[in-house]
Amino acid sequence: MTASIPTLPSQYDSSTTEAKWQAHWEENGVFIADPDHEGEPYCVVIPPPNVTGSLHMGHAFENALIDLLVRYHRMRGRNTLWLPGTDHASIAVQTILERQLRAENKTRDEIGRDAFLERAWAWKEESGGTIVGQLRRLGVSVDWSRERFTMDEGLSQAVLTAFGQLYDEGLIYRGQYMVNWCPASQSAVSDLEVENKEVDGHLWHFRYPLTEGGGYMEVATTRPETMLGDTAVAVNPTDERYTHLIGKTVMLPIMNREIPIIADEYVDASFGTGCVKITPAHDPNDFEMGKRHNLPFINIMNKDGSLNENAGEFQGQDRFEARKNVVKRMEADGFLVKIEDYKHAVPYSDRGKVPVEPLISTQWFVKIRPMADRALDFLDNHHDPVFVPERWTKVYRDWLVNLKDWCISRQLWWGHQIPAWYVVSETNGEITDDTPFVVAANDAEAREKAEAKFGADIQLEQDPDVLDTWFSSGLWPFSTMGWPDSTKDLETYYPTTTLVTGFDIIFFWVARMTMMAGHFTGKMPFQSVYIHGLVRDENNKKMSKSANNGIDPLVLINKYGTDALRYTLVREVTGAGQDIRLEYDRNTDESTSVEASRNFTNKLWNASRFVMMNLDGQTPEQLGLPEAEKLELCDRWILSRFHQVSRQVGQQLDHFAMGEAAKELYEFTWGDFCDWYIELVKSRLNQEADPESRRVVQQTLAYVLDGILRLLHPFMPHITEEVWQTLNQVTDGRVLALQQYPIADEAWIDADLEHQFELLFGVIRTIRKLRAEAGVKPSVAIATILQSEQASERSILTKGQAYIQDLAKVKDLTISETAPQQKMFAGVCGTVQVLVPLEGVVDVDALRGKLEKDLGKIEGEIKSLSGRLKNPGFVNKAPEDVVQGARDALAEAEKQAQILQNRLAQL
RNA sequence: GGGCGGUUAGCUCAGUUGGUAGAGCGCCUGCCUUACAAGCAGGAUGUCACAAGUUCGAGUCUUGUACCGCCCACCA
Repeated sequence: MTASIPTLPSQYDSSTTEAKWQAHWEENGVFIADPDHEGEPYCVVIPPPNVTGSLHMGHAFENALIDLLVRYHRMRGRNTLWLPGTDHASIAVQTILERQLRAENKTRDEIGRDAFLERAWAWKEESGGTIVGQLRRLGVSVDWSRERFTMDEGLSQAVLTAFGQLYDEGLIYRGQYMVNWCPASQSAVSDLEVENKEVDGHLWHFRYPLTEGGGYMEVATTRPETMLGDTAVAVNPTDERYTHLIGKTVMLPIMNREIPIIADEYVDASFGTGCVKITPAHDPNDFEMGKRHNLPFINIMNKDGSLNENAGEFQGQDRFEARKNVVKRMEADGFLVKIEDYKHAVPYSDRGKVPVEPLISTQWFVKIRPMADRALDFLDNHHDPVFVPERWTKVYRDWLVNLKDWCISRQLWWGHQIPAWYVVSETNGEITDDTPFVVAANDAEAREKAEAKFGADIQLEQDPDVLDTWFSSGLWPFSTMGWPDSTKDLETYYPTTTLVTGFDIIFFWVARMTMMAGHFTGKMPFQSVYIHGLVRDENNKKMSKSANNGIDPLVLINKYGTDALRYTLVREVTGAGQDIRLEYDRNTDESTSVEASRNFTNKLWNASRFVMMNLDGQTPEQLGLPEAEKLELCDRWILSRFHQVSRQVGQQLDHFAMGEAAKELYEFTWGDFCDWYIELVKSRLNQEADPESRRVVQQTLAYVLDGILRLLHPFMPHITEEVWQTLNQVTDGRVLALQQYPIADEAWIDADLEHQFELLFGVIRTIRKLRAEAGVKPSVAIATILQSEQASERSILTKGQAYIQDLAKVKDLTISETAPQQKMFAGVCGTVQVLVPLEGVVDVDALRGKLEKDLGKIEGEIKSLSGRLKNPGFVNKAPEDVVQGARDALAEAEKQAQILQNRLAQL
């Protein structure tokens, strides 16, 4: 067979190459998991992106990290599954849809639930499609055959089962409590969806007149409008200023309601006047106090944040409008004492971006303590799951410890409708707080259950509300694998191996998954949780929609390629869990850091081209491994380096040190392989070169390049696949993605040899430096004398003399024990004196300056080292090898100084 | 009010168990040396935020301070 030489185009085209392999992997089902596959299972479920539009840089970062881990373990032979999917994101999507409706001058009530949901599903199809397309462009090695959506049939079934079971166990209850009400989305939200913002507000001081005997109680508030719903004034029971008033009453201004003065430990006598107005229906503390003291709960607010009929003349006004008007009226009536500027925290709705209103309403809750305690038990007694970096364990734990019941009902339409049916015929066709209900998986079952209790002649209505999104995402690691059915996937891949996610989502999602999984599966859903930081913009600002400072991953992918972007993001994560900053120029859409990675892909590309041009059409397999005894020094050196790097990269990836591994591979590929090895062997690749030596080089080049491609594949999957396919001239459908990851062969690692090469490289650099300083043209070969008193060094130099001649462009190389006494350019590398005789061109003054500068440096070093060695504390207490190291360094420095002094003396 | 990160070259960041500071980008000089100018060779650059302590020795450990950032928190 005539060998056709495989070639690569001179320019790497990321876009066609990436698309080609993405399609190839998918069409050939390369990443489809098989529970019967050999190997220990390795499983990751994707943190499902919200179907709220498109992916952002954070997704690119997260999925680059996951794909790196997944591809690495797959190549290590694990039975791998990465399960993809998306999340319905109830509030977020509903907010988008309602904004669209508003633009059309419509409301959701006008179009009705069915039409609204139709639009929602259409949106989901579009956005979900976009996201899935973007994930494909990131080149993620997911199993698309197992793609899930939190509202698909299977997952909905899981939600029903989970809800039903929790209800039956008494862990879900319905009741009237104070919740965080978001007037913008007109829904309850959980504590987590509330964000406290520090605002410059005011503290209004009011006077409430005592009903008897004249005089006033002075109270202060940050929300004056709530006074309309006051039903008491409270003082601390030990506050002597007021003890005589406890049990008396004040007349609430405006409303002219007589309300009691009560005593409660909660009140801090040292704050303000020590009197607190109590609005049980509109403040969480007052709510508790109201229950303790049996106070009336007067709700003054509508669901949209306007005041209701209990607010008298202020009815119909928006809460902030009413605030102004109440103050005005209080002032007019002479009850306003003063207004202070006051900085305080105001709870804002995460989604609605407006202040939440504490409101009493009937909602569904999960009784959280049993589930949280179970998760805590796993953590405390089994160290499960393991957080990386470890410090997040405490964050996770503290939150579980302080967790309160979880409000899971949302007054929205997009989401899992609560599987509770009210027997409305019992309460005049309406759903009230007292309407009896049944929890069931569907209409039929509900009817059956209800009829058993209330007879056949009943009317049922399903709860209109939906569940908090996180209720279904909490089931994600097992619902996606078929739970509640027992499936082969569950049996094989559950619990999953690692969860990779951001710290911002530990409470929302990670903790919910551990609680749900602990409860329903009796296991923690993953062994480890790798927490990454945020991707920040070029100004170190958090990227957000509102700040409009997002950097679109696709822009950078189009410009530099997916591999380059991914590599940039990964190599930045050295400090695990730290936020990373992405360089970006908004005018040109350029990123210097991604460009650096793109340059690296290009370097790899061209090095591969060079190697392939010199293999005479043979593949690594055809060439085989070189025979050990035929290897030359530099061949052994690169093989030693290769195995050393393979070992380190493997260890780093096993410990989530992805950034360090990326850097290690960068240095090895660019530095050791391209800058040194390829340059060292170029002369042996000539057609005139010794055929046997040439073949050994071909074998070594092919072997190491093949290994580099494997090592780099999880980091840069597309370019490595492309090159590997070409290098190996694949025709049988093999893919690099399924090849074995290099495992270090310790026998090849030769620290002594690597050390020898450091000396050779040092000498080469010194000669190059002298040439540059002397202004010798790169094309001109020069004579060079290397002098060392140490036989061992001379031996190394002799063995490497061809390398020195090649890479330093030296024509006459002399290696000697003594140095000739004449004017020459001189430099020192270790204890090797490097001499370049260039009598004609030597600029004596420049040379003297240079030598004096070098000498100055060395003398500083000698001073520091000898000072240390004269210190008895150091010599007596420091470990022997450290002391010896200092002695060696001093000897070398003294030797260098002596050489330089000699040279100076000769000028 | 509690807790957690960070502060190292002009910029972005590394720095393993304490042994005397590094990489990329940028900058300066010289090179189109037939893999690569998205490249090659060479060069310059640091009171490691500040202070005290432990130690023979601190970027690294301890304590405190300052500044930046994040998380949690029911004082009206």
